[in-house]
Amino acid sequence: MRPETHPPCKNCTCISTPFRFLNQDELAYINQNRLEIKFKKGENLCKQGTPASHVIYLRSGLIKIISEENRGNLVLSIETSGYFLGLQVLFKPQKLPFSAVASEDTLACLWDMNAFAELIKRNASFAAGMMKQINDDINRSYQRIATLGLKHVHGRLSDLLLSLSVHVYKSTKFTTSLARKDMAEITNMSPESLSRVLKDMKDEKLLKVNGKSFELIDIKALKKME
Amino acid sequence: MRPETHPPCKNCTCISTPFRFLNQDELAYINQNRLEIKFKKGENLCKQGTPASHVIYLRSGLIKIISEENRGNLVLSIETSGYFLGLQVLFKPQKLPFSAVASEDTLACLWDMNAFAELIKRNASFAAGMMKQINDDINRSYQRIATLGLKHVHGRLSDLLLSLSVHVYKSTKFTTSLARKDMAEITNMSPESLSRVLKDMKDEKLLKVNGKSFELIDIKALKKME
DNA sequence: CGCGAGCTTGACGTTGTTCAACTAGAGTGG
DNA sequence: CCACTCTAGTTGAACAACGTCAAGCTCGCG
Repeated sequence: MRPETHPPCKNCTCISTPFRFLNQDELAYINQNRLEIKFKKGENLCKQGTPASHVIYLRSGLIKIISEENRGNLVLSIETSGYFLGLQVLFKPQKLPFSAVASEDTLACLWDMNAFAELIKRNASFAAGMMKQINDDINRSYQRIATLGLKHVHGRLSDLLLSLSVHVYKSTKFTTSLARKDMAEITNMSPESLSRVLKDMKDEKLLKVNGKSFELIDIKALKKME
Repeated sequence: MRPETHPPCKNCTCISTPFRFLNQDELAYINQNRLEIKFKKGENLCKQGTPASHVIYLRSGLIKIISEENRGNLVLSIETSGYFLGLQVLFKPQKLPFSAVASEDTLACLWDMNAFAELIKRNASFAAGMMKQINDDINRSYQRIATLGLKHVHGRLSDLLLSLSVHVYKSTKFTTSLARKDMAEITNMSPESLSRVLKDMKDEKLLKVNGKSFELIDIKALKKME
């Protein structure tokens, strides 16, 4: 990872986020405690077991948040531009309970976590805005628990493809940087199963696949998959 | 459910929570917007699909937060005294994405959600304290995703029993009000599997079971179950 | 004493994993 | 430019884990 030149917070596009509640002084304060870093594909943005040091805002790219356990790794969520990584551990001084890894080259702003927490304790509107962000996280994570618990491989893969289409690539036709192994980890199945399920869906003409290029055809059917 | 007589917020035991950051005026304000309700076992505290109206603090009892989907219900988490229900949807005016049901008779305080949100926007320390509560939620829900995704039935049941022992009943020996069916839903397995796994654990002398009374014997082995 | 709900047990089927073999494509070096 | 290798992806067969279905058990309660 390497530092970049960058505009200060007050001129940044992420000003559309809860940062809009900050006044000039507060913006200057948080800007002083900011780094801009480019993570290359495969690099860790943070590592499970280490203390949390920064809140990380994703300006572009794609990351996965993973839980590293004895039995193997599991992807908790995938996130793209506009995401604040690390809010989950604000005011919890313990070691990070997850790692984050760049799945594509990713451009990010890092703020010192203590400075960030300080602002939250000073500016309640900012705090409320950040709380909304966290609440997005928790609701998506509830959704994920339900998906993992209730759906079979076909449904889980449908969910992933739809989510990539809607939230990440914003088109029914997209080329992903995710490997089959990544997609298998996200959907919690073996790469072999993933391959077979993808073939099933191709045979049933629900989508077209060519390597890492996808085109979702029968969205309705995909949404109904269990 | 029926209203109870109760002490005002400023004299309440839950003053040990982020409420300690509120001044007398703020305490009076939130107390005006408070109800105390007793939910009987089986009653809904809130219902998926309806708008969220209150933040609910559990004073005693046991509840399950569930996701109701076409394929069936899945327990997202179980919670006991000290829990704030509804923080997850603060500043998100949509319909509730989950239901909550009392698994035991449960005594709770309900605050009007708008009043609660108002306080958060006024008092940043209070906001930060509530953020910490939400962060507990999200981290436990990450933990749950990992458990559901990576562990087999034996590991999932171990996790539940340990969690009941440590967080709910605070003893290695406890009698639960949960039916086998409840425990099966929480651990995402069939009641039949639950029964079999419990028998395995009994045979291996990891615990003693007698109806709804449990005694955990070999905690170390239970923690290592996969 | 008999009934019924909740729980347990056994037999069997389904789902998905594992392991191993095979294939296709992307570098690499002669 | 062609072998050579390496990795990612696919396919098939055997196997394990778990759910389903049906039957039996137990215990509290009328």
